Amino acid sequence: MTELSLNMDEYLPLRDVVFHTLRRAILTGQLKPGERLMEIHLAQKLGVSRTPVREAIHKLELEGLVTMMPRRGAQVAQISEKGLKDVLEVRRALDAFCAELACERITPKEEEELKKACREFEEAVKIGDPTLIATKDVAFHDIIINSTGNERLISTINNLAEQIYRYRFEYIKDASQRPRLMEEHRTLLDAILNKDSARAGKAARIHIDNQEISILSQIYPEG
Amino acid sequence: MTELSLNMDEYLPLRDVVFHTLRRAILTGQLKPGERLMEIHLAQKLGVSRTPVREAIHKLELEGLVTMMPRRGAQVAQISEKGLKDVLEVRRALDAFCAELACERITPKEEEELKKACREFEEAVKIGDPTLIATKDVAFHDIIINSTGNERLISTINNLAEQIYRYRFEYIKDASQRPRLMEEHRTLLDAILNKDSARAGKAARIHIDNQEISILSQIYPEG
DNA sequence: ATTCTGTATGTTGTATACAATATTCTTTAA
DNA sequence: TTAAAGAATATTGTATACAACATACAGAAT
Repeated sequence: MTELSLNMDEYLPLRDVVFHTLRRAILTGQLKPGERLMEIHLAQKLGVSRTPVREAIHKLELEGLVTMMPRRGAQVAQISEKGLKDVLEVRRALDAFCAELACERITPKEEEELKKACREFEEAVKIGDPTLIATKDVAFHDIIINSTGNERLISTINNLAEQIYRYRFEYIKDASQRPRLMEEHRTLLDAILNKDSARAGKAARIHIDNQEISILSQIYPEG
Repeated sequence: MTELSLNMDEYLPLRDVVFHTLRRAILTGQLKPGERLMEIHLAQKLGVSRTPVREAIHKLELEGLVTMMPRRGAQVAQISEKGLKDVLEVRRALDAFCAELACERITPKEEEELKKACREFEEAVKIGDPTLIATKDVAFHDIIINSTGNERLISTINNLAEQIYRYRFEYIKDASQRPRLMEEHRTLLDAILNKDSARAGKAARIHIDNQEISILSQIYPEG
């Protein structure tokens, strides 16, 4: 009966296709902060009607990637220095919390995955490709976050991460930061493997602290 | 020139009117978990077209109050025991964080407001009206949360609070819990006024712990 | 030159129409 | 009686039309 079970769940509403397209464009910087998003133009460009474009833009607004003024349309969200600090402050608290929970809840299988992810991150650093480094960095942290088993926590952190993705990538491109990044990952890995939640939490906090300093100094050199 | 400055910013898109209407209906239990939300019916009931109803439903989905299946419509979100625990786990961490931050950042003016809110909560308990108690309870916590000055933190916590609003109200109606609630508020107030962040954080955590125990035992009496 | 006003244009907000898919009910066959 | 199939209905997804408002620009009055 299920020999040829081609997946019938592959349907994606157009609004979601548009949403993912625009989201990627924003996160990769193709659409720059402050740029206006006009429904008709985007609809024509993407070959759909205004309706799915509207719905996608609204979704992006609720995710915080787009800001809207009633009757004046939408634009790619600008993040202020204060906004960035606010996001990072919440992330620091939640990342530390994740690290502490991970000490209690991580499974042996996930421990192996985490070790592997740590190794692969270091290899990526050796290779030196920023995109690869960013990918492996995300993978490492995702294992920790997912090991908490708390879906609400996971989605909350992912939303925060999305807010600063654009700026974080600049941070990763700065090669001088990478040895420190590696060191911090190792400390965090070691603390989690030893179920030392105090040290794990502290390591996670320091990790974000350094990110914050670096990102802020790049975006707001005077501040 | 500004003698007669009638407010021109009063315009609210219909989608937001519908959104607030539906949101309130869900939070107050008029629309019950699992109930289907059908665009045409709601549109007719509210005297608008499908478009603003659709947009309002999508907004509710992103806020987590509604779940959608593509091409099958939306229904009021059901929260599972796991989902409730997950929300409360994140809230506990963030509420504790807020309490700690409040110790550092609360202004003298906010301190007075907090004292007043604490008193008013106790008066509400004496009067015994659940709705009033709930309102004063929210007001007390809002002062603490707002005193952090971190907008992202504020909106994140408010979203979490919204998820459990329906169940929390049942908790407040349980009169046997109220003396404990008052005691916990006093402890939290005292810790913040004395800038004792460790104690404030601990008090916030205990506060949520008790909520969790009480809410869970009411919704899932066997669990 | 500057400010105000009116008009033309562009954009969003809402309503509606049509298409595609889900659901329900009836009918038919075993 | 039950199960399956098919038609009828309901509902969502998308496109388009129209109205309301915002913006930009040109011209007139000061």
